[in-house]
Amino acid sequence: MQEHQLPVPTDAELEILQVLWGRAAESVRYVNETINARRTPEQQVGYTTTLKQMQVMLDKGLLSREIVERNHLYSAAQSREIVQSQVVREIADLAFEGSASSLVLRALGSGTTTPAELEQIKAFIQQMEEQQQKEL
Amino acid sequence: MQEHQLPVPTDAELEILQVLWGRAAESVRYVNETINARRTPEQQVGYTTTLKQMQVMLDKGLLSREIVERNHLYSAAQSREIVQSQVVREIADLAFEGSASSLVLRALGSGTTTPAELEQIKAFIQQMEEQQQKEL
DNA sequence: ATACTCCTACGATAAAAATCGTAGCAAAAA
DNA sequence: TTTTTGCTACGATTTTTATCGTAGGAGTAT
Repeated sequence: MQEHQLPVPTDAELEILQVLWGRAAESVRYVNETINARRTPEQQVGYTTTLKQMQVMLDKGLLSREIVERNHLYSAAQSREIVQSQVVREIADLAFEGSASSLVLRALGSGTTTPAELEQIKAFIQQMEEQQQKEL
Repeated sequence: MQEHQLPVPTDAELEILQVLWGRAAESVRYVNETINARRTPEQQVGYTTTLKQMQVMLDKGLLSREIVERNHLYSAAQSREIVQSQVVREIADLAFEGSASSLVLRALGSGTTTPAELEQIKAFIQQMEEQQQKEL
């Protein structure tokens, strides 16, 4: 039972969160198998590893748990949006001198962004600018 | 003496790289003091800590070293661009299901991007699209 | 020459993160 | 009822990352 300031998830924790985001509460078994399905045979991870990880995350407040007929079902306690924002800010600080916009430029420049995605991003910016207009 | 595939730098390593990028070769002393200047009094770090870190980085191939009149001067062996791209790809995988574009959207949405930066990003996208046009 | 300062080398330790092994409990199968 | 199966709890270990302490060398000052 922690009451810390919610920590930014570690790498292994993010892997678990990605499985849970957007789903209903899931069992440890499900998360473990999903993760292993995405991994090469050499880096498969044991059930108890995932279990322990998720228990720690529960304690940190990153997951929540409900018990249904003796089975434990976990779900993400923090929304994808919030956590992703934290992660972005963290690496902006760590590798981009705190500048989210230079992070964006790098992501665009070196990425494999399709024309459709570029359109989507442009539309989003458009929308932001209109919003900023209103806020004056 | 490593011959690994260049690893993505750790957090502490990125902190050091940020000091060195864009500068001529610098001493350990300089890097250490620059880092501490950016830190609170409680989290100051000793000289030998930074030294050791940089020696490890040299071994990993992240830094290069030249010896000038008995003094060791280090510089970043990998360009800012390359490393930043690696970092972006890593966290895209870790927190955005591999999608750089959804990372971008999140960075824009939750960030403190100024109107000027938005313009800059738009211009960059414009440029990319023109480029893609030519490549057909 | 002796002491003092500034540097590097490098093993050791600490702290954080990730992984696993074992024990133990309850339901289901034999 | 005994065995098997599938689950959780939790300490322990391993691995990775970060930090530091000490030794020692070369210049510089006293």
